[in-house]
Amino acid sequence: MSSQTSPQKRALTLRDVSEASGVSEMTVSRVLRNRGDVSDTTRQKVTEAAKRLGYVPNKIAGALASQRVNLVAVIIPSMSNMVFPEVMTSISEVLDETPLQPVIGVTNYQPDKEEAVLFEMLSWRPSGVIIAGLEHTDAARAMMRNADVPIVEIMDLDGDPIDAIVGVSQHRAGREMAEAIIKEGYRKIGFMGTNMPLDHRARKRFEGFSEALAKAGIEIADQEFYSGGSALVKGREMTEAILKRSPDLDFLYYSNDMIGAGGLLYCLANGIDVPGKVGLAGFNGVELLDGLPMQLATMDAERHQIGRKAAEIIAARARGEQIEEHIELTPRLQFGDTLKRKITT
Amino acid sequence: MSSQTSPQKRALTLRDVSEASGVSEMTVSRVLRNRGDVSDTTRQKVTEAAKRLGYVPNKIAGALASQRVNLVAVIIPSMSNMVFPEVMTSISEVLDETPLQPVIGVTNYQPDKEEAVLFEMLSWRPSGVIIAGLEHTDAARAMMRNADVPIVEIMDLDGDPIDAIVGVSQHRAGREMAEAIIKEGYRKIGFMGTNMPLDHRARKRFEGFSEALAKAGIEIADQEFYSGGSALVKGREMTEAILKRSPDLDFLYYSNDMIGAGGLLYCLANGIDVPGKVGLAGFNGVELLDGLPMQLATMDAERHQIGRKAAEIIAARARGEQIEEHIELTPRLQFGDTLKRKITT
DNA sequence: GATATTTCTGTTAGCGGTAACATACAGAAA
DNA sequence: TTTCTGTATGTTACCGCTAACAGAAATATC
Repeated sequence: MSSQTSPQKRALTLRDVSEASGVSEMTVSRVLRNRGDVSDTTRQKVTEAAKRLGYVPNKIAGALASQRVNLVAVIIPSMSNMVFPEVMTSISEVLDETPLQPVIGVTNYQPDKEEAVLFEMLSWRPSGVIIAGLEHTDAARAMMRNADVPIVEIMDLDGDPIDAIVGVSQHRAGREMAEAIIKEGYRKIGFMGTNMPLDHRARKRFEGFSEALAKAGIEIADQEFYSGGSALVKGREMTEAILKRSPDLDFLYYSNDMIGAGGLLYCLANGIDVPGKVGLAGFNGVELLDGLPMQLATMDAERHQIGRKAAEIIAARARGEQIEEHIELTPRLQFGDTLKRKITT
Repeated sequence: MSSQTSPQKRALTLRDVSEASGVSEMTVSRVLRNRGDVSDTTRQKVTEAAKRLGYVPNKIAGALASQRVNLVAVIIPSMSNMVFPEVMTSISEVLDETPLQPVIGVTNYQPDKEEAVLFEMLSWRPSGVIIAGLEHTDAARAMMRNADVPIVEIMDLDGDPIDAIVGVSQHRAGREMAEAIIKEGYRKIGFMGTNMPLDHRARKRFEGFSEALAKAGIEIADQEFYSGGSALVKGREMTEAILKRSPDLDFLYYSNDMIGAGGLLYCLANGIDVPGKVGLAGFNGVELLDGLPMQLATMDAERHQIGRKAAEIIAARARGEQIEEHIELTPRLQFGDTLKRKITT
């Protein structure tokens, strides 16, 4: 039995439940939302009727009337890069403890798509917006400023936030990696990364990286860029290409772990001594690395923390509380097995 | 300048745009939705005013009035398993060409969470529901039947659909893999998979697999199950364990590619002859495999097709059209380098 | 027993849009 | 000129729910 009924055409409304249980619509509404005082007997009658009819409240009407929407817009560049599903997972974990619910929008790294997605999202009047990055079109920025909801920009830290911000300094991450590499004695350094001018975080890491090298009087000796395709394959191919072209390289820095893993597998398969002849490092600290034959050096981008904190900021504001809203997280360098010149036992 | 204005408290409404442009709210509404005849002059006045004020329409009100919501609920078990983000990507690609927009809900493989997410989603009165799997609680099933929107169950095919369905027979996938393995002459077969009784698709593959073996008079010689953690690591660990325990195994079947990849890397690192001494196979056809030193045998689960077709069914129904709504896709067996007893040149 | 207080339930008026219909006015056809 | 047609705009009545207030019934207080 449960909520099965004869095929209806018109969707059920409060009125139907109201009639079925013999009380006013308002009382039904109160029972269903657990709001206000309702006697136990009425409460039971109503609950029973709602269940029997299979009533599903209409949040559209509810939201319009109450001017409250329990949705949080989360705007990310991509789903294929595991980093973002992971951030999403953390956001969901936090919001699961609240009445709020995340809604995902994907921009494919395109500023105008981002603007469109944002417009669409804001037109649902969400309780908050979590958006990746600090670079947006003027119009997008204006929309967010006018929207009068909490905006949390995540992942990045190098720039002016509109409102709240949680992230790591990509610039600094690049710099620190460069410093560690130099310190280990590597000097002929190659770089591999994506060909996406719109991946601002990768770009900033690269800038930080090359600036730190420059400060030590070192220049990037060779580089390769890719776009599209399987990152693991691309990492393999680029590594082969760059090592053929510049056999004297002693370090390879990859802008993400996936191509780094491809490079690592290439080196291992071809008997290249890692990290003796060539050192390797990636970025992101993806779980996948744990399963490789050798632990790739990387830098944890703290994406779980980022997701958590961002969601907590939105949740706090929704409750009318105020918490720290400008959070700098520190990426941790993990040396793994591929970033140490002299092998220490 | 663009849409910048002095800090407002009350959000803008049609009335504001109407007053700013000197026409009725209705006309503004028509301009903004591109509906009905409006003269070019008014159209321009309105567009200009809306932009200048930074007006963002309220879809909540719009949806309530028009009884139309351009959202499609997509309910998946997890975001960590790359399969689902990939399905999502395909769904988005198709819906991008329509006025529809996907909204994601994640169930963590929990039936009651699924029920809750579904209830929440349906209360927004979406234009359609795409949901993974055929196993749902009675209440969830009843809700979907009563909802009067297109429901597309995806991924799986073995069971009774509520409405439309797009997927592959997991049972058959398992069976065909078993048959291929037997045909290649392998006889002592080990199985590794997740420990999740609620991952019905993995379970069905396993059932199909062992039934086909049984038909050939073969029994699974040994098995290992895992839960949680990095799949790549688990694949490595389980492979080590199973081979230590049962050194005479000549084939390892993994319920997903990620643990399969871990197993492959283990074998390669330990000088185990693949596929001579031991053959390997996984399931899903994830892109990652292309980057490994050796191509793991697998079966493409057609998740891009699944996403596309499901989205197309919803889109067609939204337009009032009717297309094929019971779609069986055929997983293709890819032998790769790890499923052939006698190496052929 | 009269009045104050609490507990419960109902009534009214929107929330911000849109469907459907009504109206005004121009030019075309008769 | 009259009537018809089409284009361009406005008016009205909701969509389904909830905030805010009002009222009735039950209980407490003196």
